[in-house]
Amino acid sequence: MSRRAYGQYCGFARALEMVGERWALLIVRDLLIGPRRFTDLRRGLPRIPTNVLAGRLKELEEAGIVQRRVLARPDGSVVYELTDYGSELEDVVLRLGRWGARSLGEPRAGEIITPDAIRLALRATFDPARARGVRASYELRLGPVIVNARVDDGRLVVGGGPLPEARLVIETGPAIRALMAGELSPAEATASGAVLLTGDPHGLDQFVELFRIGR
Amino acid sequence: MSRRAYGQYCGFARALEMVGERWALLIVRDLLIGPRRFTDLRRGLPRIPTNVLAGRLKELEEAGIVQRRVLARPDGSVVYELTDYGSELEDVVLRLGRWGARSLGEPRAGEIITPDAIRLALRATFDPARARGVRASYELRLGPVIVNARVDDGRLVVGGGPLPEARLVIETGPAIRALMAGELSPAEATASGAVLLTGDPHGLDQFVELFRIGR
DNA sequence: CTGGATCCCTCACGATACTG
DNA sequence: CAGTATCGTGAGGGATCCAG
Repeated sequence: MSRRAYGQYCGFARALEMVGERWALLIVRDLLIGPRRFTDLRRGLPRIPTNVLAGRLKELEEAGIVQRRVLARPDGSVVYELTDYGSELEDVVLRLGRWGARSLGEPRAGEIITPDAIRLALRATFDPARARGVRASYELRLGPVIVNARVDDGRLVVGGGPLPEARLVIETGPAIRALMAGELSPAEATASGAVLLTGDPHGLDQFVELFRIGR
Repeated sequence: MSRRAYGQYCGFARALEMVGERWALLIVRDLLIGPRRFTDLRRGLPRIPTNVLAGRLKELEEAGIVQRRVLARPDGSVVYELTDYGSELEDVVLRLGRWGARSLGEPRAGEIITPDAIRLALRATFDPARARGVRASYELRLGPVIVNARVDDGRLVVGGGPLPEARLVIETGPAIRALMAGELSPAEATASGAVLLTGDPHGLDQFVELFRIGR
């Protein structure tokens, strides 16, 4: 019996054997945003050793969770993307992310924020029910990381980079967590300078309605 | 920065830091069934080293997922149980279990089946919508493991051990997976002797309607 | 008997250098 | 860009031991 095997005939144990190894689900997290090249994944997971990344990708591929695809010429580069089976982890990842966000607290020394993590967090915290009949668009800037979100009647599309036509630009830092957790009111956040808004000054109230942690 | 930290300010990464270590979620799986003593957990996870079990329990306790409780005299023994926060992992565990069950295949050499794993699997595969208006009770025997399930109008209660008043006793082995996955029909299963029924011979059809893997 | 602690050994992971 | 090669370290595997 292999070292990593748990020795139980159990669907849950089998799941952990497939995606329970260190870094595996973080790779899946980034691939949930879209296909990524090896180097993209490295950028999104700066602390992963490259041999571990290579190993995980191979294992995930063997398990039918990830597929390797060589792009058409002339670039001919390689991308990794989730299979249908792998994509079915989305709900688990979003739920675990919501659950873990409640223990986030303040950032620890050296912790970084990546675009893919933010994009996933927006999807995880989005409340479709509260977005009924709502149209909104945001550009979110967390230090050097810029992502955008468009909300249209219960649907959410999250993208990377700026969104020139966004109705509201939210420029902030880790205070975003307290804001989304309801520990910090939009009014306090803007008054203290923890959040800088460009656009509709009341747009932030709607934002925290649509995207919330653990309430 | 600690070795296990992923270095990302991300709810999902934080979740993995709390429950992503080897064995951690399997401990949670068993505790989802109910409070367990150290020795109960060992029995349910026969391959876990005791130092790892002790370490995980301590970490889970520090993370606010598990609490240690000393029972009243005279036994004065210790039980571990999930906190409310830990219990909120139930949905994630059930979903991951359903997802992994689709890759179960046939049992590998040496793989065991534990009562807690079966009880969780029944909860994971139960379809409340199909159980509307249904009353049923089962005793399920998988080798030496005996569990029971009572279904009452969309609700499910799973217990350990025999259920004398069960309407149907299902005695089988790993064929249960193919049965619940729809790869083996109840008729075939009984005809081949892969499943032995005591009670209503058509009860198995209802069972596979109520508990199903990946369809 | 329960609830661990201690030991040793091995291998997976971490860090980094290097290559087609 | 997309990995492979190398090497050190520490967590996990496994057995044993011990206190209450």
